Amino acid sequence: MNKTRKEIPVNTLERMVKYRRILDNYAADGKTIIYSHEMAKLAGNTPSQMRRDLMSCGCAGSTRAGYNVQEMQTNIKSVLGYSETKQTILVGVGNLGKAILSYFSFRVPRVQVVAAFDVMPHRIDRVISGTRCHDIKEMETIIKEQSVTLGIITVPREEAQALADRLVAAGIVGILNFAPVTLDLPDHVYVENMDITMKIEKIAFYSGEK
Amino acid sequence: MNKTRKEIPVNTLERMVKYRRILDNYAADGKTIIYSHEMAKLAGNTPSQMRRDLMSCGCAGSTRAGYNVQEMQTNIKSVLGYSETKQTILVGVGNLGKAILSYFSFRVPRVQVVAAFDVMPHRIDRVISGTRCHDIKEMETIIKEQSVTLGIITVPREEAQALADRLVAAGIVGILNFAPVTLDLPDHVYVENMDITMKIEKIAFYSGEK
DNA sequence: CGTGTTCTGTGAAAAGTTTCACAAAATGGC
DNA sequence: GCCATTTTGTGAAACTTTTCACAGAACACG
Ligand SMILES: NC(=O)c1ccc[n+]([C@@H]2O[C@H](COP(=O)([O-])OP(=O)(O)OC[C@H]3O[C@@H](n4cnc5c(N)ncnc54)[C@H](O)[C@@H]3O)[C@@H](O)[C@H]2O)c1
Ligand SMILES: NC(=O)c1ccc[n+]([C@@H]2O[C@H](COP(=O)([O-])OP(=O)(O)OC[C@H]3O[C@@H](n4cnc5c(N)ncnc54)[C@H](O)[C@@H]3O)[C@@H](O)[C@H]2O)c1
Repeated sequence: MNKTRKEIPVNTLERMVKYRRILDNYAADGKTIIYSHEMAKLAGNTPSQMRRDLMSCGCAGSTRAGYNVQEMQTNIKSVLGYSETKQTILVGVGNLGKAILSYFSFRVPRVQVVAAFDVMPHRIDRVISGTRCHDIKEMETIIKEQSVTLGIITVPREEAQALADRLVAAGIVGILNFAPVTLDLPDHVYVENMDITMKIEKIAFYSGEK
Repeated sequence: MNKTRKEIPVNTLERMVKYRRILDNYAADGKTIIYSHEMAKLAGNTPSQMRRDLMSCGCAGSTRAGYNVQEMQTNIKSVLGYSETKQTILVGVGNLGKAILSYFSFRVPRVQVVAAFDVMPHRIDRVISGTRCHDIKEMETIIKEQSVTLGIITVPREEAQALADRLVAAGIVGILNFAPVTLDLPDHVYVENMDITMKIEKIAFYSGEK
């Protein structure tokens, strides 16, 4: 889209989200400047990588005086696109869906979960952490009415692909998928999978080595 | 540790977990061979990458006849270390903790969640999806008695670092952390973070571009 | 039995990411 | 005002991962 976007390495972008969080906490303590090595400590990486990443988002520090916290916050939020909030829905208000609703309601400023959906009558019309769960039949209507562009999938594995197709047909262009399947979707849809199994098996593999 | 391990690229290892899942489903349909392009379709990547990955785990296909499913399953499980199960605990039986307990109880064969812990009296001594929640005071004892090596952290952000220190002191060497903080721990402990915020912001960033 | 087709295996190139190492800038102490 | 010290910014090297492209193996079919 804009020029800056294209140039930011994917890995840097991922870390940027972490940096935002770190700076928000850091600023809350009244601190106004920070050195690359201090920030690296907080982020669990190296000063060198910090400086590179900061360059990518247009943050300039000054020698000896480090980086200005507020300027960094502004730059990072601008790079991440904080001027625009994205309307989001969550489908599948089971164990995981409920947990995520409770989390998002107060944690992710840039992404707004406007509605949730389920098939089970006993879930429908309940409000979980501020988000109403609707009948899945109303999904397409609400997506259109509220200009929803992102979807979070927390339905059982077997239902995920069919649901994803429906989301895409309704205009969704970004999906966070918690079901353990590879979704097969058109190229214009951006998908990320949250694979808890993968992470825990990775830990099982690498832990106890060093 | 052993020779094979060192040589497997990290990204390949991550995908291996996915391949195991795919093959389990594929084999359940009675299929016994698969081509790299078929498997790539199921995994959402390229035939070329599939073949590379398969090489890393010692799977040899044969020209024209593709790969033997059973052999691949055996090899992948052996690479991932399925001969040995790891004892695991989960700390913080809140919304997310409960969701994860219900998931792990039947999904991840190689990792066994043997106990959960919480501070709140009303959580303690309840059994969630087959796993008992104990008083956090008993944690160190149970870790030792059951030879627990991995820990899953689902406590509030503020509690995470102190808890992680306690886990490490008790002998835990691998941690899956859901709290949105960078844990500062000794080098011998392998940590992975599950960052939902990061994923959703990444989607917000990249979606609607292509 | 030979020919065309469809696969795998893999060197080598390309692309992406991290780390190194050091010049240049800024600061504080003297 | 000058020197020692600390910190940034960045080319270039090192490393990692993905993709390309094609030789060679295996099979089907005539
Ligand atoms: N629980 C976890 O920690 C965890 C972790 C990783 C992945 N997952 C995956 O997340 C998904 C949900 O897990 P869960 O534990 O919350 O399961 P769950 O059974 O508690 O919840 C699933 C919910 O989806 C609803 N649902 C089913 N079909 C639907 C449809 N077509 N449209 C709308 N809603 C529908 C159900 O009514 C239910 O409320 C599963 O795919 C699971 O594999 C869960
Ligand atoms: N809910 C989500 O989808 C989600 C997503 C990403 C990250 N997280 C993170 O996961 C963590 C848990 O989230 P949640 O929504 O389940 O919160 P929650 O408040 O529902 O659960 C936290 C649980 O931890 C327990 N606890 C607190 N201090 C403890 C201690 N010292 N020892 C043992 N137990 C303790 C509490 O009693 C409670 O049961 C938080 O750090 C949150 O930021 C949650």
